[in-house]
Amino acid sequence: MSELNEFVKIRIEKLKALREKGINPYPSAAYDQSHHSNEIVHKFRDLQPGEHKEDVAVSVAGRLMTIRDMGKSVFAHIQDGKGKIQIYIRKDSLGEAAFEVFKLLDLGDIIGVKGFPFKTKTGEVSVHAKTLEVLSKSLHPMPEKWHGLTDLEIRYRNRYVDLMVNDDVRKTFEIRSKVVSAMRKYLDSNNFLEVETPMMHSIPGGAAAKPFKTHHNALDMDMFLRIAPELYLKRLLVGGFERVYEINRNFRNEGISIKHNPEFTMLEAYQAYGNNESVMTLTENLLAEAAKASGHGLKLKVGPTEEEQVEVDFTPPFKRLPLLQALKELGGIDYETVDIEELKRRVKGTSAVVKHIDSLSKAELAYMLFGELCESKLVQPTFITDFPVEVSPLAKAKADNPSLTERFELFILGRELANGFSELNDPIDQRKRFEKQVDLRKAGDEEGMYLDEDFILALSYGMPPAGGVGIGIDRLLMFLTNSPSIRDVILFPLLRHRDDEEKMIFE
RNA sequence: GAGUCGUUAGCUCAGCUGGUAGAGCACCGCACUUUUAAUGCGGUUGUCCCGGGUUCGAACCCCGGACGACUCACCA
Repeated sequence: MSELNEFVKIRIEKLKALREKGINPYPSAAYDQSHHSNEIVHKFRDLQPGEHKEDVAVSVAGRLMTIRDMGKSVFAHIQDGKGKIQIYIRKDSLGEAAFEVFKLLDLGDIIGVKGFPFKTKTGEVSVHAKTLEVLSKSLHPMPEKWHGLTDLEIRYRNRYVDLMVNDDVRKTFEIRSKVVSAMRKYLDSNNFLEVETPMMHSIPGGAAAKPFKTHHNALDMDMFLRIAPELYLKRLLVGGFERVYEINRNFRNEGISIKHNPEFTMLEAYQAYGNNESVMTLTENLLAEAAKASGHGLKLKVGPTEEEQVEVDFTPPFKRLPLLQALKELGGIDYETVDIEELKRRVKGTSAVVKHIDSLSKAELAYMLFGELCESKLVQPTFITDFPVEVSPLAKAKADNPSLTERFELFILGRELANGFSELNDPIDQRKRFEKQVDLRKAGDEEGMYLDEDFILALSYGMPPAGGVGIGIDRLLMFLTNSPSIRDVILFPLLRHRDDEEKMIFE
C-alpha cells in the first residue's frame, strides 16, 4: 500500500507519461543559461508594450511558479536564482509535440526555456518560448501561491520550501552571506589571518557554558563539541601569529529560545600588542562594515512594526559605560555606598534564580543586578566595560583596580552582541583563575571551566599582550535583517526530531 | 525546566450550545492563442496531531502524550 497522496500519484503518472514520450525528466546534460531572469528584465526594460525581439536568442532555467493556461497559449512564471521571469508558450511557436510535453508539467517543475524576449501588451518583459526542456520533475505539490507558506514549523524544518516561495527569506540569507563576507574582507585587509581550530575538544574551554559530549570510538575517548575557540586562538598568538580570526560554529548544550540556537556562529578575533581598547575599535569598525554590507547603511530601523521601530546607529565610536556606572545610572544602585546585604536583597527581588547567593562577592552581585536592571535599557550600541574579575577568568585585571577587568560587552537593543577583553597572559594568574573555576564546578556549577593544562603550558612560553573579541554573528544578523527570531537567520535551526515525518515511499 | 496558546485537505484558513467535515488556492476534466490571484463550467481531495475517557453520538467536553509558537528561567 502506498502512503502517497493523490497529488503525488498524479505527478508520478505524468512522470511516466514523459518517459513514454522519450523525455528524460532528470537529464544530466548541462543547461546553458544565457541570462538570469533579472538580467533579461533589466536589459529589455525599454521595449514598448507588444514589441518583440525575435532576432535575439535567450535561454533561462528555473522552477515553474505559476501557470496561466488559455488553451493554445500559456503564460507562466519561472523562478531562478535571481528572481522570476514570465514565459509565454504558444502551441504554434513551440510545436505540437513540445506543447504536449508542456501540458504534462506541474507547478514546481524545473525547466529550461529558449526563445526571444518581448514585452507583453501589459508591459511585462517576458520570454517567448521556442523550445522547452524538462530539467527536473517535481513530485510534491508546492505551497499555495497567494498566501504562501507561513507555518513556522514547515518553514524551519523544510527550509527548502520556505526558500522556494518566500523571497524575503532568500534575501535574508543573501544578506547574511554579504555581511560575513564584508567582515572577512575587513579583517583580511587588516592583516588578520583566518584560521580553523578544532571543533572537537577533549577539554571544553574558553567560555562558561555547558558542552555537548560525544565519543571517539577508535581512541575510546570522550570529547566535547567546542563552546568557544578562544584557547586555541590564543595558542596561535603564542606561536607567533599576531592577528588571527575564526568564523565558525560554537555548540552550547543549553536552552533554545528566540535568541539561542544550540549551534551558533561566532567570530573571534585576536590582536597581539593590542588590548581591550584596540578590539573595541575593531568591533566598531567590523559592525560598521557589516551594517553597510547589509544594505542599510549605518543607521537602520529595527522592530516588528512601523510604530515600534527604533533607529539603531552603528556609526563609530559607540558609547562606553563602565558596568558600575551603568548600574548607578540605569539601575539606581550606587556601588560605592551600597552594602553587600542590600545587594543580596535586591538580587532576591529580581526574577533571577540564584543558588548560593551567600558565596557571591559584592562585585558578582553587582554584575547580576546589571543584567537584571540595566541590559534591557541599552538600546543604542553601548560598550559596557570593567567587569568583575570573578566572572571574567580569561581577562586581564585592571592595573588600578584588580577586582575589575579590562573587559567589555557590547549591547544593542538590550541584547549582548559582543564580548572582548585584554587577554590574560600571566600563566600564574591564569592557573589561579582556572583553579577557582574548577572549585566552582566541584561546588556544582555546571558552567565552571575546566583546567586546561596545555593552555597554561602555552602561556608559560609567553603570549604577547593582546586584545580579543567575540561577535555573535547570528545575533548581529537578527539586527541587520530585522528578524525577530534567531531561527530566521539560521538556515536549518535545531528542532526536535519528529517520528511522524512525511515519508516519500514510491514503491 | 515552568506557564500560556496552537495543531482540521498539498497550502491558507472556517467549523456556533457535541449530531456522520467546509471554503479559497492547488489538483482532475472541459472551453479559451497577451495572461499575471487569468476566466467560465463540472469534479476529486481528510488518521480533524496521537492515545485513552465521558456520551446514543466527539474535530468540539475531560485526562495523558507528541510537536510547535510565545513568555519566563539558563545563556551568546
